[in-house]
Amino acid sequence: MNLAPHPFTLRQLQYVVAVADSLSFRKAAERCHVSQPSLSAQIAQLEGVLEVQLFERDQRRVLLTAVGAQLVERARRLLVDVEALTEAARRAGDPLSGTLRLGVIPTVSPYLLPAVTPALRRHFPRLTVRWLEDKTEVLTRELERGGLDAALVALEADLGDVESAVLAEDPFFLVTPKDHPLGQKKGAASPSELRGQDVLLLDEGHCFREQALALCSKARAHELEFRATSLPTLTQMIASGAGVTLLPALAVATEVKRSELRVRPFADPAPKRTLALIWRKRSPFTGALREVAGAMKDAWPRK
Amino acid sequence: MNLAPHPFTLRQLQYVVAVADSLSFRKAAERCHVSQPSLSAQIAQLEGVLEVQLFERDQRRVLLTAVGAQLVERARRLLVDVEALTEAARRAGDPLSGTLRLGVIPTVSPYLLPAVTPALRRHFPRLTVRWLEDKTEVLTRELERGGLDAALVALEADLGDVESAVLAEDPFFLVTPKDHPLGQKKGAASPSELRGQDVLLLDEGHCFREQALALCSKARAHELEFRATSLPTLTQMIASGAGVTLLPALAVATEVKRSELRVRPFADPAPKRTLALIWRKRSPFTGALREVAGAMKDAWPRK
DNA sequence: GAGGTTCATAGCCCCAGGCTATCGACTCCA
DNA sequence: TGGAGTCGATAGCCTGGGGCTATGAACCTC
Repeated sequence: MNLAPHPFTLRQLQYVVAVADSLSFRKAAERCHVSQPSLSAQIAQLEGVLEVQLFERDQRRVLLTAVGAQLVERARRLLVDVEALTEAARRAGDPLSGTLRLGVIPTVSPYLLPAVTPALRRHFPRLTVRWLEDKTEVLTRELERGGLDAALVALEADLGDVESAVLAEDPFFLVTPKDHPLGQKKGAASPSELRGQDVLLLDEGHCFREQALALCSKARAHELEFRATSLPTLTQMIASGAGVTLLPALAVATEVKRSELRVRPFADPAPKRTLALIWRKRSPFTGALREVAGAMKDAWPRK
Repeated sequence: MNLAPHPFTLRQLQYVVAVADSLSFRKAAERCHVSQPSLSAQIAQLEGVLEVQLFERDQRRVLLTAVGAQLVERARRLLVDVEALTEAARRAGDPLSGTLRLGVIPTVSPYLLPAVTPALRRHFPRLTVRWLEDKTEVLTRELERGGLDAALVALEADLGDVESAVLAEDPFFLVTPKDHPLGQKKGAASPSELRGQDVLLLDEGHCFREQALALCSKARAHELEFRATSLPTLTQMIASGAGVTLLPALAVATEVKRSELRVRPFADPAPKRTLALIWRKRSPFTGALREVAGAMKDAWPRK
């Protein structure tokens, strides 16, 4: 890309087009809302820098030269493009229109999006959301890089210096096979029950794994060697007797439809994660994102 | 076409592109050869008029917003177009390149172009000539309108206020069937020989017809009722005994190859036409056209 | 030849956009 | 922990480009 300052002005092009249209400097000046000398000067200057005579003129008439005609055509198209650019930018200026690039973690995405997507469409009809599902670390990196405008993550993870709006508390549940000793117990569960148990957790990198793992190691539970790649497979494996696990409330309704599983809440203070929308401080979308977060909160799936 | 002054500058677009490339105001300013505050100000101003934040910036980093990225893409293409326009105009600025729109009358065109066209191509390799063949009246009108840059006509016709460069004198010849009384005479012809003769002339509107007609009516010749639409058909008709006619020297070599015709020059002062290149006074091509005329003169077919 | 065109020229004025200097925030390193 | 270095933003000044009015020169019309 050439860096040298451009030798002419958009306004000069406008003047040229106006003169070509009316074949009169006077009329063209009038239509451009400038004085005729100003317009003359600009045309002359353009002809000067291009070293081309665009119009052939004497006291009574103005004619387009062949070069002039060619340049006018190009100028016309160019001005239309400029117009389009302006318009596009202006319309995109409304932050609740255009495209918002949102990240979301995999332990939230499948349970939340079915409820939230239509709500957003309803609230912000001019807004298009592009979702990126990935683990927190990737999301925060993309956010930092500017590849994302915001992300939906758990505040308990390591997020760096961001602004956030809390969407919901998401308490954890103890999930066991129905015939498992822990599944037999009545009432709320306590973390201490996990002591010595075989616990199945998610793969590395999931923030939910980190939280669950913290709980388990405090309770001296025993993590199984193999790990699940997603909550559906995790649930599946528990159902087939692999051990016990934790599930966030958000996932419970969807995952635990089969009667072989027993789901018990934890006694207060229940372990939980805090789901929030986060974005860069100084993001130009701060205002819009607060609104979006509000809409998400309202649309949050109630258990 | 919108007449309102454009809200931004090509330079501002350049700045935006430069910042987007380097993701640094400082470096962008350097590459644009301006101070960083000047560049900052221009960017801020552009963001102001568009009511859009293009870059997200703090003290250590600069990020493109989604809107910004979109605008930068458009701006890039636009700047390329501007570059192309400049280049096209500059190259067209060399009057001996690009396209020259030339008119030529029908009684010249078929005899001259075969010789002149290659010569022009040789002399001015960057020049493309677009020929328009028509009668003088049409050509002068087009010249006046600006549809033609120059025309090759006979100066004896009514041409209006133009500048010209004479290319050649084109004397007239008396053409008769070989067995015609006038074809039997020896030596140069005299207009007075035409008295009472049946003369065949071209159709209305040809300047050559007007000249020949003037000669004939002065000599009290008798014009035949039917008229030829071109010099080839005219010659053809004379050969088949329709009467006598005049031909300009330029046409003689081509048209009179058959032995049934006798061609006699006129005694001094021989009637003639003066062929010249004409163009509008104040034409931007005046210089180039003189050169073109020179080349045409040199390439003129010698009898 | 007077009056009304047209575009060009002259001369004035003002602000847009340039500059330097500096601030304020942050990073990095000793 | 403090000092040096980097970043973009701000402040304040200066200049020239592009605006204006008034006028000139050439041409048309009546």
